[in-house]
Amino acid sequence: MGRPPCCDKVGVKKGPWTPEEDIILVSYIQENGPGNWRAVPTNTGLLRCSKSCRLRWTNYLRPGIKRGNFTEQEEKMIIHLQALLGNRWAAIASYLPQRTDNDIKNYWNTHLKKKLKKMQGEDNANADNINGGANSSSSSHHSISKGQWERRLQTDIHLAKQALCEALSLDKSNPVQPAPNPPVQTGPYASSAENIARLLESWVKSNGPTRSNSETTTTQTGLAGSTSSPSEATFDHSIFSYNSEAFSAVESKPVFARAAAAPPTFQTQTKPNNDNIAPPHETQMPLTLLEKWLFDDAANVQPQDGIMGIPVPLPETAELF
DNA sequence: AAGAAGCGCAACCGCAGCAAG
DNA sequence: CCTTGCTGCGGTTGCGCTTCT
Repeated sequence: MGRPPCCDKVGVKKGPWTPEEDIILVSYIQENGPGNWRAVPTNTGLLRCSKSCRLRWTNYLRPGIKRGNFTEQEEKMIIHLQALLGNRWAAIASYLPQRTDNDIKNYWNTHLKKKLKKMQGEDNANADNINGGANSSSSSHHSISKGQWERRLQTDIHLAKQALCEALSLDKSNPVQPAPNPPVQTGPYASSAENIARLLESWVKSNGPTRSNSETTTTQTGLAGSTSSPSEATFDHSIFSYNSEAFSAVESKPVFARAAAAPPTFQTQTKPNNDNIAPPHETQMPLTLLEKWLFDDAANVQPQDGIMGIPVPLPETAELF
């Protein structure tokens, strides 16, 4: 007999979160910080189980989340990290700032899997071309010699390092979103404010005179919309202008407004020990072994090497095995 | 224009790891 | 050292939206 579920199923709401619930949760976490999820439903009055609250926070409401529009860079990193780490999405997410494990997992399952399958199909046609896909390194190594597989793996590793390196150097050299489709934001909190602004915007719309959708669909579409939109360009305005209406409706306190005006508070409130979704550059987490050698090796990488055109494995990768 | 099929994403479920008692 | 409970993770599902016929 397994353990009972984390919450009794009676009286627990399921399904999409409403903006009202989101606001309550955000307000609560603003005051108390993330963690102690067990207490969240009781303290907030939310009819959700603790798991659901945590999931909603980490995958949607948490500061610093970027949604949709994966850049080519991120795509490559995911592919290579997946080749290295397997389906350890949380680990992969820790190398992709602003992305959640769920997002990466979804993107992998919906886009990259197919892409790699296609690439693998082309690969098979072209004999044993090396191209660093997860499938190519995991499923095909039965049919190739150990030496070939080793070289392939090393190439994968090198590619992953390079991708990471490039992504990180981009981050450092250009902290204000160098991505091709840069969302309008200025830092980790900004995207959270953006999320919340969107949330409030859609919520106000859905509750206002021009209401056009049901609550649940508003939550899904209004919040999930991640492509650049006019509301993003003016989100600074939105987040503040919608505050008063939002608060009056849910009896929220100024703490939420304070959050919007004081970006760093979220960072400092974050529990340092168990929020491993936060990217390495945001928290002062110790470097993992992998991270360490990724960074160590980064110094030796020739910048002009193309991502997809690495012919020779680096000698130092051999030390890893 | 309407229906069907496919796609993408948010959320749920169950298991595993870990820490506290 | 064992038990219990909480949190985190990965797999999976359900539903809304978009595209195709």
